[in-house]
Amino acid sequence: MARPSTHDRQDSVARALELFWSQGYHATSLKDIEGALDMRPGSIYAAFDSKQGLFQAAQEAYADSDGAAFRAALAAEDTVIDGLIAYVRGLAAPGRPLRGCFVIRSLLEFSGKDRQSRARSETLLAEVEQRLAPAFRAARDRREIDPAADPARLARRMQSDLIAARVLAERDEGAARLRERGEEIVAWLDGLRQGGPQAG
Amino acid sequence: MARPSTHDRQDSVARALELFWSQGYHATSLKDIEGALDMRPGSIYAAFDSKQGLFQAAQEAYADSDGAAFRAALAAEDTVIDGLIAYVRGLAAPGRPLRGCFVIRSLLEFSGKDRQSRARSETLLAEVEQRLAPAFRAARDRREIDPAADPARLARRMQSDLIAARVLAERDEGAARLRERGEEIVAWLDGLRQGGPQAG
DNA sequence: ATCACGAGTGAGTGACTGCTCAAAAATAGC
DNA sequence: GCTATTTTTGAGCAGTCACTCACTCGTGAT
Repeated sequence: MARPSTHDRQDSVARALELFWSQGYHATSLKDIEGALDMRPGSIYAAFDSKQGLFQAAQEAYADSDGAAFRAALAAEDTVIDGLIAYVRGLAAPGRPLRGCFVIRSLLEFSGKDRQSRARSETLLAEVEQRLAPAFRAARDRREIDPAADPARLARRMQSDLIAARVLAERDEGAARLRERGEEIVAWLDGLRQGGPQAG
Repeated sequence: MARPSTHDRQDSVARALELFWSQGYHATSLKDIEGALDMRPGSIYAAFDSKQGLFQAAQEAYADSDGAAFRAALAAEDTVIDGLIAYVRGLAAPGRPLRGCFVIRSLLEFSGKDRQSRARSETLLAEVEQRLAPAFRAARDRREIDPAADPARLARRMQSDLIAARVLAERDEGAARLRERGEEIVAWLDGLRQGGPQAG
């Protein structure tokens, strides 16, 4: 009945995420976006309302993809600990672009005055925060780790290490550093298994 | 022989640091800077060459101040561990503005294309990284902690926790979170003392 | 009082910002 | 082929950006 759309929304959002992730929100201009999405301003605004709207969509896509990776890793392995290890290794896998966490980057960029923009980043970070504790609780209940271990504490420790690893990944040679730190987290997770030495 | 300067450079840089720290580089306009420094563009450019130049000066000032705080904390306490504890507590002290680390914020903001701007942030982060290991080595040599402990490993663990704490401090209610995480680091440091349980 | 000279000024620069909207293009049903 | 409907286009908007420079101001020396 009408002219069909030539742009795939998912694909556009993915390209926008790529841009925002590598340059940040403020350093990315609409000219950059027009180029990356191969869309003219009118189409962009028809589809996403504003630069902020497109950014939100990108953030959403990132969170969905990361959440899916987490759940997939847990589902694919026999034990919770193996699932967590697979997830950590996946972050530093050779295939994907080696970069820090988009949510953390956004949180820091909008910290300060821009309360509204920060809100969404905070929610997403809280989601990540809240999925680790249940995983450790499950590992404990399934006797994979010391039944006396405190899941909340383990979750906080792992989150700290993950954040630090992904922050340090922003540096030069971040790829290697991310992999190093990742393997340290893996070693720590491995050490949590029943019978292994108990660490902090 | 001529008109004396009415602006104190140190004070100007301190105000600029405050601005950049709370808003980030890109989100801070020259209008903001003119207001905060109470200087007109001509004077700003005469003193700092460019917005980038002013930012560099602010970063330098931040690093100097943080380094000084670290050394002062170690010098003021009898043991290295007490010094580290004092430093950590100082980060979350009620008096200072509760915020994350300016270096990390800058590193993330300039990660991506802007190699040159990132370089300075990387150097400063490396400085922080490199002063922890010697401290732990000293603590070990002075028998404050288990002589078998690995200073490099302890340094990395503490750095991870510091980075995570200061990233999470960027959130809403970051003040409380920063203090919480700080106390966890303190507890960990305390546990390292000879006779205490060995962790992480 | 005059003068030389560095410090400070702020209107103005071109370039770029995010964004709008009237027109053009591309389809499906008839 | 025509029309109705929707998408895409891109020149152009007002506003802001980082920055410049011809100028004024305030001073110490004479």
